[in-house]
Amino acid sequence: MDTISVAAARRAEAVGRTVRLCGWVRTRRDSKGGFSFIELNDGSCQGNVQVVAAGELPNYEDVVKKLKVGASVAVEGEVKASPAKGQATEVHATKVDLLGDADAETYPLQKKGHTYEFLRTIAHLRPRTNTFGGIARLRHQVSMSVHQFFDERGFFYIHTPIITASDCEGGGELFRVTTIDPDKPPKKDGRTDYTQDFFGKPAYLTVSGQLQVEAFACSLGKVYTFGPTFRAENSNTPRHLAEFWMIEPEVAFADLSDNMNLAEAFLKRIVGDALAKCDEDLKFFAERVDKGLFDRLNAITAQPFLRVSYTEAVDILTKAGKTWEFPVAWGSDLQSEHERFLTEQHFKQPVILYDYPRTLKPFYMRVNDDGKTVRAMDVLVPGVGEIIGGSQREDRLDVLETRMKEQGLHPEGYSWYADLRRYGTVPHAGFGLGLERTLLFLTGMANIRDVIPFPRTPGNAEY
RNA sequence: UCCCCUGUAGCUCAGCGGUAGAGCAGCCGGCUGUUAACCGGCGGGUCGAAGGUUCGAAUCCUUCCGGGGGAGCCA
Repeated sequence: MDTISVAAARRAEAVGRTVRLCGWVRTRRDSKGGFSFIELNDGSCQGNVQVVAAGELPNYEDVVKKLKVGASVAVEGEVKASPAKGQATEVHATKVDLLGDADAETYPLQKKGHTYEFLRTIAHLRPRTNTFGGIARLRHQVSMSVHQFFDERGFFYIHTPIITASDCEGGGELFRVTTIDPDKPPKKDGRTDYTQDFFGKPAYLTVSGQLQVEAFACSLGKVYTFGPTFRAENSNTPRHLAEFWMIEPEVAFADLSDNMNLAEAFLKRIVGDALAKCDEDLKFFAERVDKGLFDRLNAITAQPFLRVSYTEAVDILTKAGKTWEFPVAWGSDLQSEHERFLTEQHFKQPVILYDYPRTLKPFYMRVNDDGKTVRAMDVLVPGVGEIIGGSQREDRLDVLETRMKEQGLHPEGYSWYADLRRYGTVPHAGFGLGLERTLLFLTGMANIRDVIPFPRTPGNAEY
């Protein structure tokens, strides 16, 4: 007898097969006719399979009629076409084994809906719900799409380090990595002596693999990194995590226009794959979470992204006739309200903003000929705002070093990075995409803590 | 980190100076294939914590802790 998944058992092709199924009870309904319906889910898909358990089963009264939500069972039986509405198939059980009971008095999940806030307090059990099972499957699909997209285009997957001594952006809050005993640190001249630390100097969790992946772009041509990144910012918002996953491609011999083309194709591929392969889960999110989900996703694949320069965007915003909480002026950064207005109200579609003032962007972005702007780009999408940030990199050694000093960085700390310009420098470009922000966009979920298995945020590192 | 809102039964909430309530879940019973099944009954809470005001505090005040929304920063 084959053991098959719930997903397989729900397909019409399974009718006639005698199979074994294992999963968790979502609900049990006892019929007036002296038998029971068990909704079984094993996480393989959004839907449940309906198991019909006859009153004649030897353990019907003792076990079947006492099955609780959350109990794990193994079922053997024949898959048949369902005579009733609601499902294509059902399994007529010849055997129902209870694997693990779930005490109904204490099991926190009910048949009814729960708030996301409550489910966050039981993060180890929430993947058993429709919503979080669907998010996990979508997260998997997006990850696979990332690798397939780049592999098909000849990119190499580079494993950049998690522990690093360089601080990519020159600012930002970092998590320190140390083996020094915090209660009795070694001292030198009154300060902690990091020469005695594990790495012989201060080390941190990475905030980005960009600098290291650039080294591989400048040798293998087309590369990407995809891994966890860490920010110790004390930001409590529905869009920030202390630990999140980021995808960062980097391409040699590419300029900002190539970079925009890549970013657009990449987003279209991810959304297109999700639409094609996660239809059942997306329908669930469209029904329960975000009514406008399919319109929003289809808008990604349907048309080219608009490309608007920062200067044009500032012009649009100043002429919009709106009162902004933060004033709009050339040279100041665009705020959330401005980005959301552009993509959600003015253009009503994804838009790529580019050529930002040099004072607003990090040292590694290539300075344009006007001297005032850099070849930066941000991809804005309705519902989320900024989802991708990237740039063409500064490939001229002298300009790079000038920009480092401009931003108060010590070029000595980046000598290996400067070497990429010192020896055989090439134009190159890349971007970063936050996996969780992509999932917010794909599912319509409102809080980033609900699209990662175990969220890490200020004051919260449970599980 | 700042501003606003909020914390009452396992869950979702009502009560907002006079001594604790509903729906759902749970338990028991009923019901000729059910679809968040339905119908009847029962049990369940030191009202986030600590102080304070008051004859009396879930209710008013203070502080702290948790949660949510917005902002900053960003992905």
